[in-house]
Amino acid sequence: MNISAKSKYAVRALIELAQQNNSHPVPIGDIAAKRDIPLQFLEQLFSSLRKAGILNSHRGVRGGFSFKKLPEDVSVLDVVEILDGDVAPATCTIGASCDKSSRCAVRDVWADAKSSLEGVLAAANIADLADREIMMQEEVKEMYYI
Amino acid sequence: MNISAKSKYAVRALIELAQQNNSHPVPIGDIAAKRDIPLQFLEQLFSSLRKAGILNSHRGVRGGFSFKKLPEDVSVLDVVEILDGDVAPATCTIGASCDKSSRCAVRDVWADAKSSLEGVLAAANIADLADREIMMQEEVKEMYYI
DNA sequence: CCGATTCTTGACAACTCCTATAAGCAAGGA
DNA sequence: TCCTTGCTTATAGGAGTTGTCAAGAATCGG
Repeated sequence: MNISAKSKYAVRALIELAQQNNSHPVPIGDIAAKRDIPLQFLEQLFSSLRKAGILNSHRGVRGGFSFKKLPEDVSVLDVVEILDGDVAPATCTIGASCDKSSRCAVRDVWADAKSSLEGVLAAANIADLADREIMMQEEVKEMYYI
Repeated sequence: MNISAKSKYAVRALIELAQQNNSHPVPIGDIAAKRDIPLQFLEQLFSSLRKAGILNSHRGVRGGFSFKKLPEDVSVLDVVEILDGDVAPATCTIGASCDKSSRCAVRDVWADAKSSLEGVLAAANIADLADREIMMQEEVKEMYYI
């Protein structure tokens, strides 16, 4: 399974939401505009994230989305798995020979690759990324001042 | 970029070729039949592997393919990169905000994921996999004898 | 209650990529 | 010359991704 644009959009949107965390909901339109993400596409993604228990939503005037889980408890892996499914590079259902001949040595390689990928993605959480993004932007500002 | 069926077919085919290494070329039809891979599809894959310098080919009667590089010098990463391209989960050309706003914190995550994946795939070579497959099959045979 | 705002949902269309097939050509050996 | 085998290109079907459209439901302020 691939890491698609869905996950990339969603992570960026969640970072934006984490940075705007003013204790009141943020309309999805604001996030879409600020991060240049197709609005109605992002609606689908946030809907999935809400069903998965990561976000809260409130309808009506001054409604919007807010975090249900703490941003530091939401990893990139969570987002990817919700939107793109399992990150396994190979669901080992390739051919008949993989089914009948007991064991396939290559399967272990794909399994290792999966574990390794999961480890990296699980280590990155939204709160950290939001902080790091701000730090990066401040570095750039300083460069201009000097 | 995803790890597609192409790479999986190719790795299995290379393992088969390594196991049949009788110093003379092996016809691609034999490999396709033994590993249950569509013949004309495998032809395309082996053609790419030949151009990449991994295989040698000989046409005509008693022709076929043989390794140009040693099987132990061919990693799974080599095969995947030849057939599927870069294993990067994200070519960071997503949206305008990634281009204009200097640096994107998420990009580091995708970069880490890529390195990690490359490490795992580079550690696995065809010769090892061929040996391990044979060992696995012998284990199964022993189980039946007991 | 009314209307504006915002999320909710389902359908669907355009597009790209993957997988596989077809057909004909090239080369080498008997 | 003929058969075997690899080589190349074109193409088609299918699946998945990406994005859009449209109607609807909930909530809030007035």
